[in-house]
Amino acid sequence: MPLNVAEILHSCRFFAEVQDQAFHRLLRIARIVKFDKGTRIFCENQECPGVYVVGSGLVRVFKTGGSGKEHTLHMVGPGDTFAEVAAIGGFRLPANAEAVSDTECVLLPRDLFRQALEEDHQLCLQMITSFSYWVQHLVGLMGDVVLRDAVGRVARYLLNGEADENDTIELPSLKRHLASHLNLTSETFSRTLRKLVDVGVIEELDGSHVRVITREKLRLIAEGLSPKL
Amino acid sequence: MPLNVAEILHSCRFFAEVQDQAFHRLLRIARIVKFDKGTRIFCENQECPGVYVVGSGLVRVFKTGGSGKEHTLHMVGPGDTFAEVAAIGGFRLPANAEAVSDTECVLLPRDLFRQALEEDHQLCLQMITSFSYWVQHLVGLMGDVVLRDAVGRVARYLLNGEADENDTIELPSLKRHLASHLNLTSETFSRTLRKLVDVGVIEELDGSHVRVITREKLRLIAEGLSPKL
DNA sequence: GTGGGCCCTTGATCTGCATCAAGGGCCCCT
DNA sequence: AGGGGCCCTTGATGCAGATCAAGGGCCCAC
Repeated sequence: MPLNVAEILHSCRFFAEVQDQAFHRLLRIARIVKFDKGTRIFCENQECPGVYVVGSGLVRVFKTGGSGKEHTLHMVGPGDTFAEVAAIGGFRLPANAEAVSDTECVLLPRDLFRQALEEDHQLCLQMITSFSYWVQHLVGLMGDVVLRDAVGRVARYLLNGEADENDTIELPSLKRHLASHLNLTSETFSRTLRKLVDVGVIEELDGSHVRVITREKLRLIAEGLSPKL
Repeated sequence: MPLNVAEILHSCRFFAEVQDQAFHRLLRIARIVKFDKGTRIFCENQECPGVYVVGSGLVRVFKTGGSGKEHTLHMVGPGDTFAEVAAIGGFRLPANAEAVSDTECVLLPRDLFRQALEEDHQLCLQMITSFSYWVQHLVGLMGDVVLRDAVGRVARYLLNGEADENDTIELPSLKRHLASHLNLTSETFSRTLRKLVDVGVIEELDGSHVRVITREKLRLIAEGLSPKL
């Protein structure tokens, strides 16, 4: 039972508040695109086809470097957008995207979307919000990668991930992807998680669920204030 | 002979195209702020006072981490803006700023500026451009720091810096700051530059000027395709 | 049920860059 | 002209995390 365009757009906070006429204009230019698990959606340096809004599934946005190393910038799930920045800024795509699971997106073609933006002030304000989120995210990530050590980065990731009522955090499907997001190898990530378990600040419930036992200690570790592990 | 507000705003590409009424509104809310060389303009985590537009001087935007390590995100010169993102996004400042030399800025107070943004579509579009530039910059920086080694980062910096007709590039006043931008210590930066001189792809003219001899080789090195140095 | 992949873990070793330490150049201030 | 900072350079050493290597669990296809 596939989702329809309007549902997907409404599920995204940046389009949820766009009203009547402008919304219908978006509906008119939008089209649905689907990707099987594992397929590449686009590659770095290509022309940007437009703004993607995820309806279902999961997308990984990442950069690649020489010798095949990858760096995961962002995991994009239902209700989120990607490629907005290149679409609006009018430059080539700065990263790759691939479907982590079977994925359905709405694509708002670049030029038509830019027209819509020119003409609709509310939409414009929404996109600014989206962009400032991105900048904040990137500056934070940058700070993490550059200023913290491995334990610090993992600790901060755990603190920032949204936990349910039991302080349980769900890790991404592949730990390898999380590791590359934190600029670690999966080996180091594995070892680091173990250290945190050993000192008793977290426990592993199963392969993809971790429970935080002491948020306070974890915070100290994240800030590098805790004695070496 | 100090600059006046209108001159400074006009020197900034994001405000140069703002017209009559909206421009005068900006003029009304703007005020001039001055900082002596070496003084802190704001600190991470403070409330954002507003959007700064540099009129003269030079500002360094950087993050700090435990044990005093710094990471330079951006050098901001005349005609550029900083703190726009936090001002508009409405969150706390994600980084610090300091005056590298005596500096004069226009400050557009946050709340008044946001009002202006709400009401002026053209300004809004301009700010989106500014933001997409930032995102692009950060994604690029992120890729550099994470995916390239020391030589690669320095090489790419030299390739991207704007060169004059003799392929000469001016380095920032303090190499230390450049090093921290590239996530290197100044020692490693120094050694890396030397390596590039030794293999003959660049030459040092004086302490702060470097000439690129072979752009092609430099590009290979930046991409990590060149045999180890 | 069983075989083969993929993924994660754990151990052993290697290495790029940081850190520590020392010296030299340049500029400004007296 | 002399002296004291600051900055850059260069050398020696150390370490966090990468890389290499091996084993084990889980899931799916057959």
